[in-house]
Amino acid sequence: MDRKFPKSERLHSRKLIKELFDKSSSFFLYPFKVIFLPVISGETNQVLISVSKKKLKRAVDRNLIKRRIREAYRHHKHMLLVEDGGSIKRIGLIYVSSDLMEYSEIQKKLAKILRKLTTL
RNA sequence: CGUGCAAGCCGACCUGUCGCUGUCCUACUGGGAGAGAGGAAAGUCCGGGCAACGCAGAGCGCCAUACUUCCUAACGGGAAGGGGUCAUUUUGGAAACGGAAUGACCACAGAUAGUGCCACAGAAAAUAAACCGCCCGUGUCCCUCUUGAAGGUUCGGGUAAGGGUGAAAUGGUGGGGUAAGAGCCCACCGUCCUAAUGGUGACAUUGGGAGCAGGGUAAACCUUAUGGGUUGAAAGAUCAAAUAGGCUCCGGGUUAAGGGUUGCUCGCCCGAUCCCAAAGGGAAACCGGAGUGGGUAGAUCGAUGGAUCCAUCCCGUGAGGGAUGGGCUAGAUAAAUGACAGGUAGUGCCGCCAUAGGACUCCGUCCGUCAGCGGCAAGACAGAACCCGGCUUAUAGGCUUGCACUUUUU
RNA sequence: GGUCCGUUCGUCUAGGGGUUAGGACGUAUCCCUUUCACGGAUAAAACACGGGUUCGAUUCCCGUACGGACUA
Repeated sequence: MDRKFPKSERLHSRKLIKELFDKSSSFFLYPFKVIFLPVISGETNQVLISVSKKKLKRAVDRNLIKRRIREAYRHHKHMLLVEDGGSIKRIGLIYVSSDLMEYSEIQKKLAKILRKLTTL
């Protein structure tokens, strides 16, 4: 199973990020706000992870949460694989809680989110 | 051995699986090797490097600093020293006050350049000033045979000793002196001026002189001296796609585009620049192609080898400087250095076992400890963002050294 | 990353060396009313924290904590 998470699967272009925030749809699934945008052109799913400075003041905590989210996505991204010609998506995962969540919980929530995304 | 204080140092380690960011090798989109957060990376409080822009010279303004000497690339940082304040001990003295030792602290230039402010209380708060008091004189009252003493009181004056107020009241203590008092005079202390000596200097010591100038506040304005051009790496430099548009060249090209009327269509109306005398041609507009400059997305550099680290020696009281040898190991950019599992060591608590010892109601019970085993818990503060030198703040636990104290044993 | 500002009753704010720290809304009690509302009276309630300067600090200075704005 492919568990790599190279740069091409991360959303890093300033322009595409702006487009994502301007045009996307969104839903909440605590502790995440999920925004996504189906696109026609593109090679693979791209994901953006954001943890607000307003919610978590210390850089250490923000880094920790981002690492846990990244790890969870890396282990579950196969659920999003396009098999029947579904659309490629750009996804933004925005952490809105002020608490530090354990990895196991984040893992469960993220699996739910990915399942929901495949049905959309 | 324990506790406390001070200084310095460390900031648990190992393995496996799956990953992330650079580097190198091999290879062709795979594989391998090796590297990958801190003492504060933090706060952004100072200083410097670096970069762009600006810049004749001088003044004003603004900001910062403020005992001295030194260190340093520089600093508001540091070192050494000076002075002061406070506390303790001791000592001299009648006292005021002074000397010595130890410790702590000090943003420590100027209040005699000027301006402002000093609530309440108090007579008065800064050119001095008389509320009570003290003293003198004068008038008057009382008493008295009279003069007139003592006392009360009005007015005028002297007096800063005493009282009282206050954070602060115009040198202090003692003596002389006086109507009462007062540096009015004297001794000592303090202050100011001045000279000599010592010290690079802050300053110190000693001598001489002056009865004594004078409140606090500059973290109030200010004065003096010194320093500061402005903006920050998202600075700045290089390369540069697509699309649109600019310029140049080549080719085509004189066709009408457009506007009004109308719900819409047809129709109708308006409407065509310049040059050559004209037919016509040329230029411009327009269309197509090629080239080119700027420059957006993006990429690269800036950007990680440096006022560098370690060891030894030399110079210096010290901060630090020099020489020699050796080492180098994050470089990301919507931003890497992780997730999960297991183990080891140390710490704390609990239990078990064993035991030096102590207490008692001495077959026994309790306290307590070196070592061992098992279980549980915690593992701090905190994440590079161009780079350095400092400062400040946060920090579980551990180690080393020094000092002080307590207990036990000898 | 860089620059600048703020913190005062429960809330919004005034005050910039000496105040009983003022006002509005809210809260509590009393009066008015048959009752409620309105109105009236009274009361409680605050200078973010730690140092320093000063006789005296909410105010001035330094540090810390927290909050906010601008810049791209």
